[in-house]
Amino acid sequence: MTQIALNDQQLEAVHTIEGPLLVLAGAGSGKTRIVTARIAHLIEIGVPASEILAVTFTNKAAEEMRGRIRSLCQQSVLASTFHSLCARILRESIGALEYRSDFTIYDEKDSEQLVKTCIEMLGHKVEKGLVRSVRAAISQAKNDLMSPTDFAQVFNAPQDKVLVETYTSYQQKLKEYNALDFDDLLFLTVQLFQKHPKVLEIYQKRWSFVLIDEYQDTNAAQYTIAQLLTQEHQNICVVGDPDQSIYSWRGANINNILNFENDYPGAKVIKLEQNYRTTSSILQAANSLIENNTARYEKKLWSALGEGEKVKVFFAGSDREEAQFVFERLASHMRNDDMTLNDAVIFYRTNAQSRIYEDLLLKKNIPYVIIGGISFYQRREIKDILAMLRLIVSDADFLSFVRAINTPKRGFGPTTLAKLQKAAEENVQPVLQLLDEALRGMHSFKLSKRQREGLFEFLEAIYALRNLVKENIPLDELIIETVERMKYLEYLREDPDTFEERKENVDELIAKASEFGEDGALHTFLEELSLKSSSDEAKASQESIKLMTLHNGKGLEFHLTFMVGMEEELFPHVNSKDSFEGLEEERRLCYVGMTRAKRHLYMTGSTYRVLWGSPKIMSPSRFINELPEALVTFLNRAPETTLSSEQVGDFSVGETVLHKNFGTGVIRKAYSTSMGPTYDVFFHEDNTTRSLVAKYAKLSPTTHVL
DNA sequence: CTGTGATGTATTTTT
DNA sequence: TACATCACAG
Repeated sequence: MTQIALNDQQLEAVHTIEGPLLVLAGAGSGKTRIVTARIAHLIEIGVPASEILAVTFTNKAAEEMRGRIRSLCQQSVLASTFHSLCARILRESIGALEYRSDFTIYDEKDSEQLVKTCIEMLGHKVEKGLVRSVRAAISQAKNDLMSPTDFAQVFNAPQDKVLVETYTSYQQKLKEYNALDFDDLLFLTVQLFQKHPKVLEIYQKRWSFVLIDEYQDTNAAQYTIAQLLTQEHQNICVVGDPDQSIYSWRGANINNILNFENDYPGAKVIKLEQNYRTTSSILQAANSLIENNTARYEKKLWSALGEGEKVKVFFAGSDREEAQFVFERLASHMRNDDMTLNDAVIFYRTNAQSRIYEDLLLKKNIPYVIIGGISFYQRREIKDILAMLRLIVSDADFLSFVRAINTPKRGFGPTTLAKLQKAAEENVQPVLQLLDEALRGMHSFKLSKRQREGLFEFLEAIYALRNLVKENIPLDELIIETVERMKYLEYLREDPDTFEERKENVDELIAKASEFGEDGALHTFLEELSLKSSSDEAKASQESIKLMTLHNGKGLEFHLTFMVGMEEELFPHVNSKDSFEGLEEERRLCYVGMTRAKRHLYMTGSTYRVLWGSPKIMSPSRFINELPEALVTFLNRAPETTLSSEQVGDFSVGETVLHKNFGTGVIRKAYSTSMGPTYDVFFHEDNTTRSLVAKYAKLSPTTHVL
C-alpha cells in the first residue's frame, strides 16, 4: 500500500481504544494496515505490549503481524491463531480438567483413524463414507460446543446410535491416549473457562485488549472464547467482512459478525468502504456479483484508482486449451507490462485442478509455487518421525505407537494391535508401560519371538531418546538420533523409487528443527508442527507465479489474477449449489477471488473437461452471467451448442455404441459443440450417462443390443 | 504376519 | 486419476 495518510474512517478505527468495536473492512480497504496501526497506537499511549492479544486466522498472518509490530514499535505482542492460543492456554491450565499438560495434538488424519477404530471396536461395519461423515459430525458437534452427552440428547433417533456411541468412545479414547484433536483445543478451552472462573480470570487480566481478525469466519467455540475473555473489560475489537465469510463448512457462523452490535451493546461500528487495491471496473463487477446475495450487511466499495481494465472472460474448448490460454496471457503480460511472476496468481476451486497448470508451467519452464495442497507435515515420512517423537513425550499415545512400531515392520499386525489396544484399556495402562512389563515377563500379554526382538530394540531406542531429551540435546540432533536408532532410513530404502525424495524431506525436517532455536522444547516443536497448515509454508526464494485454491487467496492481492475453471458444478461446486446457503457462500468465494485483483482479472473456463477420470461437458458458471455486461470483455464467442435428434457426426440418437472403458451404451442426445460432434451416452454397465466428445472418446458402432 | 496386485470409490474448501 | 482397502499367497 502506497498511500501515507489514513482516511477518516481508518483514523477513527485506529483511535477508538476502549469498548467493543466492529470494523467492517471491505476487501482492499487497508485492513492489515489499520490493525497494525491500532496495535502500535495502543503501545504508544502506554498499554504494555504484553496486555495485547491479537487473534488471526492463519499462522502466517500471525507471523506477519508480529513482524510488523516489531519493526514498528520494537515490541512483541502475542499474535496467534485461535488454535495456537488455546494450545498455549491449555498447556498452562488443562490440569483443572483432569487432562495432562503434555497432551499431543492429533490432526485430521489421526482423528479419522481413531474414529475408524472406534467404529470397529463398537462392532459396527465400516461402510464407505461412514468414517468421514462421523468425524465431520463429531467435529461440528465440538465446534457447536456439544459434549457427547449434549449430543446424545439432540440425536436420539435410532439411526443416530452409531454416531452418538462413536462420539462417546472417541472422546474416551482421546483422553486415554492423552491426545486432543483440533476441535478439542477450542472446546476444552471453553470448558476450562466455564467450569473454572478463577482460571478464566487469569486470562482476562492478562489480556486487557483483544483484537480478532477475520471475525466473519469464527465458529461458536471461537465466538465464546472471545466473549469470555473480554466480558469484563469489553475491550474487544473485531475486524472482518461478512461478504468474505467462506468457512461455514468448518462451523464458521456469519451471524457472529452480523450480530455483533446486539451481542456487545454500545459497540461502535466503523465501515471501511474505500478500496485501495482494485481499479473501478473490476471492483464494480465484484460489487454487482455480491449483490445477488441476500444475507448481507449493506456496503458498497468504491475505488479512486480509475476505471482500469474490464473483467476478461474466456471459454476454451478443453481444459488443456484453457491452461494454454492462461499461459499465453501470462507470457504476454510479463513481456508487455511492468510486472514480475510474483505479481501473478492462478486461483482454482479445488486442489485437483492444479495439476494441469503444474504440468504446463513445468514444461514451459516457468517457476511456480503451489500454496496449500498436500502439506509437508502431512507427508508419510514426516508423520512417521512425528509419531516417534510423540512417543518420547507420551507413553499413552496408541495411535502414534501403531504408526511407529511398524516403521520398520516389527511383527505387530492388526490382530496383535487389537489385542494390545484391549489390554491397555482393561488395565488402564499406557501402551508403552504395558509392553515394557510384558517384555520383562511381568504382564500376561503374549508376544512372539519376532515381536519380542523388535519391541526390545524399539523400547530401548525410546528410553535412550528420552535420556537425550533430559540432557537437553538440540532438537535437530534428537531427530537425527531418532532416525538412526529406529533404523528409519533403512526402512525408507526398501522402496528405492521414493527413497531420495523421502530422505530429502527428512533432512528438511531436521533443518527446520535446527532453526527452531535454543529454547525449543520438544513438545513446543511438536505442537507447532501439528498446527502448521500447508499454506503457512512460505517459500519466497525465487520469483514465481502462485497457484492456490480460492480459500487460500484470502488476504492476498495480485496485479494479475486468473480464476480458472469457472464452470457450473465446479464453481459453484456441485455439493454446494443446491442449497441456498451453500450457493451464497460459493458466491462470496467468487467475490473474494475477484477482489484479489489489482489491475487484471481473467475468468476462464472450458466446455470440456476430464473430471474424476471421465470426460464431461461443462457450462459456464452462473457467476459469469451475474457480471454486468458493460464491465466484461468476452475474449471469444460463447460456444454454440446445437441440439439435434438427427444424425450428428457418425451417430444419431437411439443408436447403441461401444466404449472401450465403459462398455455398451445408448446415445441419448447428439449435438455439436465447438469441439465437434458430442453425445450424451447412457451406459448399461453402471447406469450412468456421460457426455462424450467424439474426437476424444473413441466410440464404435455395435449391433449388440442388451 | 507381510507383500502383492486387483479392485473400487472418492475429491470442496482447512485450523 | 490415485489412493485405500481387500483377497490371497508365501
